[in-house]
Amino acid sequence: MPVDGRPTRDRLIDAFESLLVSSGSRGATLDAVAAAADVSKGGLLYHFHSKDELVEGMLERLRVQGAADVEKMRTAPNGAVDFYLETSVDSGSDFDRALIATARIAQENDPRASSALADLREAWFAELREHTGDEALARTIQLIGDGLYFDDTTGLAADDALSHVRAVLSRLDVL
Amino acid sequence: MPVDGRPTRDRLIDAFESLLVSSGSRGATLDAVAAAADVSKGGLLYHFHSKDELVEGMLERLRVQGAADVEKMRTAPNGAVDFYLETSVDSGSDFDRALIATARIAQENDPRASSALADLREAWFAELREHTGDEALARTIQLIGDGLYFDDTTGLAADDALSHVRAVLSRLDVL
DNA sequence: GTCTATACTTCGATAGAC
DNA sequence: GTCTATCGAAGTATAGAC
Repeated sequence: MPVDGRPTRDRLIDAFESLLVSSGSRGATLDAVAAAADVSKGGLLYHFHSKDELVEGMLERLRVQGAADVEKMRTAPNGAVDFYLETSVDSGSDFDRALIATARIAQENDPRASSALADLREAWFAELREHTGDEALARTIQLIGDGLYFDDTTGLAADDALSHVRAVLSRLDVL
Repeated sequence: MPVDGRPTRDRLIDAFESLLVSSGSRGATLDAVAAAADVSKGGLLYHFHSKDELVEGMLERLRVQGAADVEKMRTAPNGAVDFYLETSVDSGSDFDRALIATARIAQENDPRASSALADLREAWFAELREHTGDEALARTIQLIGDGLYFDDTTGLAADDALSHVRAVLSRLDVL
């Protein structure tokens, strides 16, 4: 581990995630990941013996980040709903990047990635349901969050989307 | 063109889309496409000189399908909103497949695919706005549709999602 | 219009030096 | 812990027979 900056292992996962987000899984080759992390391919494969292990490492980190996010949501000063919507817009945080990257892997039909995402979504939904006391409303808010997310990751985001959502939800006495 | 069934060119695009949906763009290789369409790789490359041309062909077909969909939305018996939500859930139609496949390509940072999707979304939004007479509401409904879509394509769909959305929208006097 | 054969490139992974 | 060298498999694309 270098004295400056993050450990190589983390830099590799960072690079992997960034490439997945920016170029999709087709662009996230071991060569590209190693280059982006300023390590040789051999160096990469010392830390992760295969591409599969690299995915595994990313998912492990996501679970830790996810647990922290759910905790923050539970105790958010402006309430869980507001926190959820706010963080559904890609802010460029490490957690956002990890989430988008994982969605890319999930779309390649990887059950581990799908299940990691499903677990997180279940936790979010539980919070939304508890804070709204309304299953249908909680489900709808979650869908809106998913939509915000999808738009962001496909380059289709409308910048006034979030304020419009707030306006509509306030009509439902949610915000 | 064989007397039975679709022309080879269409069968190739069909196969390309199906592979994109089921395995992502990593699985949609020329080999796999050719095999799925029951054609040799050479046969494929007679119709499409490169993978890029195959994408081009898919997008061309999507634009035609998209124009038809917008027209159907405009004249839908139960209204544009209902039609939009109903068709946001993957029904397995050809158009759904084309849409999901195109989203996969857009995520690989392909501006042609992104712009084709953006055009379609703009048309949908225009219809939603006209039929609701409310920009914020139209935007929110579009986000819900995006969310339904995203969940379907990531294997995260909740089967009661659509009925919950209907319940909430009826509180807003939309449905 | 479709096939086989083949050239070239890139990918994932191993081996072994330092 | 990191590097270079190398291998086999798979990817895109071309050439030419049928």
